[in-house]
Amino acid sequence: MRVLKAMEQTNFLPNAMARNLAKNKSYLLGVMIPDVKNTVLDDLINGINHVSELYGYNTMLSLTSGMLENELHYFKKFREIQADGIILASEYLKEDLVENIKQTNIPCILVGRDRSDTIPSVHIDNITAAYEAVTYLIQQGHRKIGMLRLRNEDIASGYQRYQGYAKALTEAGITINRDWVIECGVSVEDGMIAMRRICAATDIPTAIFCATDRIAIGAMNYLFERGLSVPSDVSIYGFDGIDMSSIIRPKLSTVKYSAREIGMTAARNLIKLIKGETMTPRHWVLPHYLENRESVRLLK
Amino acid sequence: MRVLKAMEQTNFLPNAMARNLAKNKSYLLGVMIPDVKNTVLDDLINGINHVSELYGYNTMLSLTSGMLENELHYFKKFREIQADGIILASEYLKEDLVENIKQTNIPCILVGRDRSDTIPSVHIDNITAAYEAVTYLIQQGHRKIGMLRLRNEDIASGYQRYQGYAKALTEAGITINRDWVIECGVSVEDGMIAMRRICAATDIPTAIFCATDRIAIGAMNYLFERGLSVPSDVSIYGFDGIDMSSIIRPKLSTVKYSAREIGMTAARNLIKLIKGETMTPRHWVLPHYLENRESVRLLK
DNA sequence: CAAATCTAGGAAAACGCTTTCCTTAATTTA
DNA sequence: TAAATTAAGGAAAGCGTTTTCCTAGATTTG
Repeated sequence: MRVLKAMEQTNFLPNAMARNLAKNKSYLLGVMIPDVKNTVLDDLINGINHVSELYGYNTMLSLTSGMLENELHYFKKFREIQADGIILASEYLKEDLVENIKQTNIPCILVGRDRSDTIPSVHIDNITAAYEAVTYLIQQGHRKIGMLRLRNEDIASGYQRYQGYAKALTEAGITINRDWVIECGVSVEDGMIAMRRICAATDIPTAIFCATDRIAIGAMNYLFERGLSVPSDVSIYGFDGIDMSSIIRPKLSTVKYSAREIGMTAARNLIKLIKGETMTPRHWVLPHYLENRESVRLLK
Repeated sequence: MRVLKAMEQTNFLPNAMARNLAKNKSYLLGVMIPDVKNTVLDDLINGINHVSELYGYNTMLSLTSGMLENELHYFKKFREIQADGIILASEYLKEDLVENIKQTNIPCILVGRDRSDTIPSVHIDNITAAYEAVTYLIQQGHRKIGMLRLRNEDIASGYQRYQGYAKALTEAGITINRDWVIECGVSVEDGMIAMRRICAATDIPTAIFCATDRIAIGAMNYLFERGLSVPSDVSIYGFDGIDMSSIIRPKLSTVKYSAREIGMTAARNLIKLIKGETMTPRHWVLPHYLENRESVRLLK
């Protein structure tokens, strides 16, 4: 008792390593994301950090570049360092990792996608969101609608956004023109390249739905360089609602949602899981909405 | 010996906490940055992570919002968790923290700024860079040159960039017009607001040097909304060379440097320090260069 | 072949805490 | 006041490693 007092008065700092070893608890949350740079993930991190800090947890960030080998590597590292739980933003989610997770049964939450099985998750409804965006395009009178989709079908959100696109077209009785759906990387430059491919065709679409805002910005950029105008010549629809989307001209119409909220929800529930509480629902799907701005034209 | 073999064959994972306690070494690098979102810091993180991974270190990222109390808080946390070293990107660097660092003599590297005393650092020469940019503006025929500078003089890089601006003007025999140097936050919106203040004057400058690209983008955005054209009506010069600077139209002229390189250099040298090797030089100043693009007009 | 050298493996101590157990002192109860 | 209950502080064990030290056996040397 008075020993404790004395400790406080001296500037005594407990050794967290020793404490964690004794308590068999690390107060560490592992966070795996593909990259800090390219997407909406900075908001995600912000959200995660915010609530983990609130609950006295530390976070350890690992950048996987989306590669399975890195994911496996860091998963092992997190276990070595006795992380209490893991938040996993994995676009490509290979069975190897899933197996690892199931076997070790370390608390783990999937973020940005859903496997609708044993691994809990928090994400948005990409299919519906994309469906709504493309339906909006159709309502504005567009029928020649292309898509700049993500390259790999393994990328869950990318594929789901394509599914939503396809569903909207199909429902409207429009057949998909294969020349207008282009696979594309995640950078702005990739968007430019993909847009060029679309423009190479004789018949070009009046509207393009893009899998991400960065791609959309790249596409707009290419159109500008080519002397085509958005939205007069081509309408563009983005996805993610990054802050640049409202800065560029014309302002980009896009699907918005809060990555920060996703991060906060994930961290909150991961900590629940760690404490042995139950997480309900096991799969959170957070809201999205259409932010319709200037990059889409009404076709009479 | 054969016990070790057996351990390897079973999928045995050593407990890093126990190892670290025994070895009195954590293989953890603490990283403090103001924010992931707002600047060039994502590249920094990338660089740091890259080399720390190379050397078998883990990094722990803390977001300080640039606030002293948070910096102090995380500094303490890093010590508790026995971090082997700390990389500190602190814009406002208060004496409190400096004292802490000196007293604990935990290996620590300052990033993005310089205190030219006991704490080693890696950064760029902000004064010279700003001087060169503004001199370029002058060479292009501008004499009415404003600046959107950062709000707080405590922000080292911000203040240094202002110093460079002032030096260039003074050398050219131009007196600084107080109405044209506006203090400004770090977001794109802040840039818009600051630009509006400049435009409120009767006489507006022909060129604006901005402390960061984000501010510059905000300024351009405001000018666009106001129906003024860049660079015909106002020339804009940015700082940082973020990727968006080459995407927006007109392409932004800006001071470029590699934040990733800064991060890598910092991590490399921190690890040296940890190993007890000497760091030479104690203060690295990394290169910058002018990326002159479209946002500056030649005044006849 | 005996003595000296080397080697491998086991035992024990240490890292700095938490937790459990025990002793002694303080407080309460009849 | 003696017995019973409570409180508080000290001692010891344990967490899973590394490191140091020691012993018994194998190998080399004269």
